Amino acid sequence: MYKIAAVVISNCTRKFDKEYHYIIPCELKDAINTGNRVIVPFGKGNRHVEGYVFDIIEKSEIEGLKKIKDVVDSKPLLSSSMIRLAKWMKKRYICTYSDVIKCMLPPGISVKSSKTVVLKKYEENLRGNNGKIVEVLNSCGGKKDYEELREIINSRTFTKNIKNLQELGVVDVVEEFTTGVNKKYYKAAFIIKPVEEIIEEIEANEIKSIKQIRVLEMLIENEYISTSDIMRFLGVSSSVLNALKKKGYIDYKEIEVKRDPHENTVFEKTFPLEPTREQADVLERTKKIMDEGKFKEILLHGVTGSGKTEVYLQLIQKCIDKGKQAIVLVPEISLTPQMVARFKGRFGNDVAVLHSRLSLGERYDQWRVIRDGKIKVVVGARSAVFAPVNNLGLIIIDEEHETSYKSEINPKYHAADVARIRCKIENAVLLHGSATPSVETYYRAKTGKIELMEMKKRANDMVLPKAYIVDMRDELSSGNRTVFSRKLSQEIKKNIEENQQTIIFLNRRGYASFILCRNCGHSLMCPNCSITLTYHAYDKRLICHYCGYTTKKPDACPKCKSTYIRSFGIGTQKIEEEIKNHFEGATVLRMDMDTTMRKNSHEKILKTFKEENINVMVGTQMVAKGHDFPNVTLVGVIAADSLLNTGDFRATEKTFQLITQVAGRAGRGKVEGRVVIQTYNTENFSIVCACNHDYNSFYENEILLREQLLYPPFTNLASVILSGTNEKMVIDKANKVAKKIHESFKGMKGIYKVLGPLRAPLSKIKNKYRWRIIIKCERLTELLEVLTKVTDDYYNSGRKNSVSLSVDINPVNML
DNA sequence: AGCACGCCGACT
DNA sequence: GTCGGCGTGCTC
Repeated sequence: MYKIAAVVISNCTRKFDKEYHYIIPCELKDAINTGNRVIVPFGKGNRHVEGYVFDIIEKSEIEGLKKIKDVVDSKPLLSSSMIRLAKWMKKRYICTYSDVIKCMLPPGISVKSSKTVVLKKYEENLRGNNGKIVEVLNSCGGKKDYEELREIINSRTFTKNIKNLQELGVVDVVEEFTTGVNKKYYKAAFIIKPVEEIIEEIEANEIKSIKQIRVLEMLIENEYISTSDIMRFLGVSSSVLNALKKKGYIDYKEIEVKRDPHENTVFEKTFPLEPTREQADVLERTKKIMDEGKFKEILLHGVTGSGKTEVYLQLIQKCIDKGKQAIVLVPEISLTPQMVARFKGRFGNDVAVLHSRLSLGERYDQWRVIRDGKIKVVVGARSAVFAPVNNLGLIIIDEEHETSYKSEINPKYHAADVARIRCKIENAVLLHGSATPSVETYYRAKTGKIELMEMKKRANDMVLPKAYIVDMRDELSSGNRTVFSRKLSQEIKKNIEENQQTIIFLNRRGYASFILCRNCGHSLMCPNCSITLTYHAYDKRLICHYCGYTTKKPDACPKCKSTYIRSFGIGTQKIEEEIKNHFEGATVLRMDMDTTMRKNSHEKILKTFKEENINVMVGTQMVAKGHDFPNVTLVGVIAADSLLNTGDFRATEKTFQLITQVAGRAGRGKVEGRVVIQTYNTENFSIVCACNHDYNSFYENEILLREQLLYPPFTNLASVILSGTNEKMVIDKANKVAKKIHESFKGMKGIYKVLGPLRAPLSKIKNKYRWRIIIKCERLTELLEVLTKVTDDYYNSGRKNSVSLSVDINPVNML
């Protein structure tokens, strides 16, 4: 008897996203297993599509099953645990199987079918389209690509005509499947015109397209860049590149993909350090848990500098000794060579590092090496949680509180949630690590769902830095109108004199520099999105950080024509300038989005700062993360409260975490560190607690507020966003969806609340109006049930939707 | 989505 | 007879 395969179809909309049964033909019996990729006939036209075998069953209730056409790969691409995880994710994140599978597999492996129409015998007296098709085929040598031919004929009856001609024996259709990955080359662009000439042309305004200018600028800085990287970084399409090629500025070249991005780097071998008492305690307890071989979740709460990484390294060693593999998740931003070196130094070639700058080919290679079991440790950002290790023993999530673990695109998963389920399925241990755990995670630890382990001392016995809060209102009333308080100014001066280093941290979010007319108060907004444009001084341009719209800074206010128009708010550049003015002869480095755009520049800045003993480094968020500079003894926080009034219920938590983390950069060497925190909210408990290094008080305070206001972890939140170009229709749909949500909640037992629809905080992005409905719901199962019902209903009603619906369950960013 | 089917009016 | 427009229904 034939066996039946349950197949999930790639790239399908949620309307028919489910398992379909297919007969496994005799000749493919041995080649097809669960997790294999197959080609199946699908739909009325039996067009060939790619699918994944999710299950193999004995018989099916469904009649008229079709046969699997072919199998694509020799080995399954998905393990049975990954299939279980995929099923869970589809339910939990209300997304399609395709969305999930895309996370699990390297990009670019999907099969592409190309069909060619071949003329078998020339027939003259055919009328209409049939005749046209034969003529075209005849005129180009009896062969033509199916899609190209369709375009030439441009008729709705094209498929019918081809079928007709096939029956008459006039033409044949040959189908070929290719997967585009194995290529070890990638297409790179490079400049062929003298750079000086190009610069001249740009300055003389001879190149009109800003996109083309951006591409050229990027290529002037870097010799070769892969075309896909250019398109991704600058958000331009290939047509921009092609236009430049046509005009003779650039050309393409096939460049070989380097197999191992660290092939030429030699990593100094490191050996396990003697653990401190606290580390030893954590290690012993965790190792005992690992020996049980069952799922268990641990939170390692260790203050900054307590040596969490060393604990990770030794636990991974334990995992390897047991013959299992480990996955380490780190925030994208801390995937620095420093970090890589620590893992490579300890585990050598047993480590695979997955980071966002790998090319498609490199990604595919890494994926295969991991799947084939040649790797013991995988280090990577969020998506590494899907690394195809076969014998998982341990997942570590470093800096657990980081928001980058939450995906903002479909599936909108949180790596910690996925890791938890994956560990459950594969009987592995999950370890969260942070100096400032998220309130949700700490709550789970407090209520016994996670085992809590603490490290309260710094590994080198140094005390935590001494922190001062400076009230900026006092500064202002005493006539100090500069960016720096007297205290901070004095401390910086002292540090420069004593040849010690300083980090100045500026929270840019909420303080981005925008252009404001001092005469009429008009601020320059993006024409496509409802946000102010950010001013970039280095090229005197205004940029929208959402859609990439850029424009030259105008000389006069577009509203009142006043020329008294200038940038407002403090930027890192401004602070850099101020330091240079204030402290003569001081060396300053700046690290922010602008200066770290280029490949490796992030590392270069850090290296320069450390090795050249630069006096001051000014930076945004990215200076707060896990770097270790022994000579930094002073940290200044410019506007500690800038995050507080952003309208996000997590604002206090974010403020606390950020200040604690940035303060943790001070005093990691032999000299005690100092932290100066400038704020207008000296009483805010998140600032006070961060200043006192008092996580517990912060938590107790915050958890009470969360409970009173019904926020996570006491409830589940969902944000439902309707967006479209026609605001009336968006509002109309939003009201309908809200109504449906209310209806669906009827009969549910838990507490719930539906807010809105209201105009979303970012009410317009890329010319699409956005309206939002917020749901608070005590029980996750009920929330999911309602949202599944609502989305299914939404996609099943009506043919075309000019308004799109997006659901985010427990979003981390409420803006 | 992508295709088929059905119905209708238009053109040749 | 054939084409194109439009609506509807289904995908193992």
